[in-house]
Amino acid sequence: MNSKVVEITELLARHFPGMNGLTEPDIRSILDSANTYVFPANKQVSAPGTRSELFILVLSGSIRVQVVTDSGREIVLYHVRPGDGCILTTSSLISGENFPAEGITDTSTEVLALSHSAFDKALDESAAFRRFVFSNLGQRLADVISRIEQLCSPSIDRHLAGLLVKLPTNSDNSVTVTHQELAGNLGTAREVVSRHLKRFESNGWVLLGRGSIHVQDADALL
Amino acid sequence: MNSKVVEITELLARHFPGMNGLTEPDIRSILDSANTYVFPANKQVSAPGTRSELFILVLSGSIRVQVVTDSGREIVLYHVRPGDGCILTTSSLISGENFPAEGITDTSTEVLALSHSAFDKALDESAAFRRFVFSNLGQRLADVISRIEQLCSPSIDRHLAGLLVKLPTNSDNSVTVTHQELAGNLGTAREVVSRHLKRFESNGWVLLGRGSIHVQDADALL
DNA sequence: TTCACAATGTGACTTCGTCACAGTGTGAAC
DNA sequence: GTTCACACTGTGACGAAGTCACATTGTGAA
Repeated sequence: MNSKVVEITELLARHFPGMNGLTEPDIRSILDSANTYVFPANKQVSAPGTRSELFILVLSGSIRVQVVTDSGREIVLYHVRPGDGCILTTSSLISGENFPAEGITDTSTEVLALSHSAFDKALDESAAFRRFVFSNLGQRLADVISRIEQLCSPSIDRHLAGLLVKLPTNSDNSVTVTHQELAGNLGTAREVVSRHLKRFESNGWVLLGRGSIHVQDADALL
Repeated sequence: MNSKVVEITELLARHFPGMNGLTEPDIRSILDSANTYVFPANKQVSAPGTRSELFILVLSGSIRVQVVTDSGREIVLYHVRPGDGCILTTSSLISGENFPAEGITDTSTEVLALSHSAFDKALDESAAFRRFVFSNLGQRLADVISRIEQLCSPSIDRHLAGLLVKLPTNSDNSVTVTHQELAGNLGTAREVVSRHLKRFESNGWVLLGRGSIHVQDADALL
């Protein structure tokens, strides 16, 4: 059993604790035949309107899936993290339709790629694999629907504040992020984020830096 | 073979012309064991935050899936029409998570319901059934993502106009719909729709009635 | 006929998105 | 080290959209 299969098995086991991973011999050989690729950061791995012929599973790094409006605003739908399948391509594979979003790596990202035929074969032969893909797809749908609720809520403040305390913080309690990135994650415009942050700062809740935000009073933000 | 199975087989065949329906004997007996229910119009068949224990397939009528924001705005995500599975419940079944939206019947709606165990069994035993459910799920995800693009586009006019000519028209070229319903379908507020419609009317493009809109100049709307 | 209620019309106000442009760090090339 | 391009941030103006409050008007049921 090669290391890729070990990785996959571990990923699946972590994702589905109640399940004993991929025990079927057939599925192991299928995963074993898959290729791994490494993409650099900010690489577009999937364009809107195109159809994918690969099923992609993220091993390390992350891919953000986003739509771009006519006016150029980028709205992040969700992030595909290690252990997640790239539903963008999955959906495209299954329904044969084009996918209305694009995928871009956040950081350097390692993925495992199955061909269309291998994907179909895995789906047919492994109940565990099916459950994995299904669950992923369902989760994404729930993610995106929650996103809609957020986008339609008029209180950007709340979401911005919530996002600030949720983001991974550095050792000095600061968050490394640009206003533009925050805007993308909130589905709003950069200027709007800048204004709210400025207000947060004048309230003494945060300290603004270039490319980073120091959270002074996380409680006040909530 | 009873009539329900005939119906299902027909639905699947219509949905997947390239596929020869559900030919597996096992799956037929599973579908045969399912129950049908009839819901009246405007009946909430699924509440947000709850988990479903049934896989629902719409036979006739339609169910709209929508989210309700804090301020009470209703935003229609998509409609589940005859031949579609109710992904709301599907997703809930598979991932075991709560679904962040509600399902409400548009009209009197007849559905076929499979128990959780029957659903699992069908998934395991029928490749055709799997493909059906998968495709549905993928389609919904694409629908909802397209919806986000629309919601974030600032030109409500266009979408409103497009919706008016797309809706089923009566014999006299009128559309039976309230401003509130249009607002839900566009993800905006009722007042906004009223104002745009008023403008359309003053341009001579439509004639407004109570609960209906007469389209005078469909070309001008596009 | 009356009356409750849903549907629609409208003005005031707030928030947001967009545009335009002005500062300001920061890293790379020289 | 200096220069310089460029990304990041700050701000004002303006229009579009969402919210609130309330008036008006059909329509069906009692």
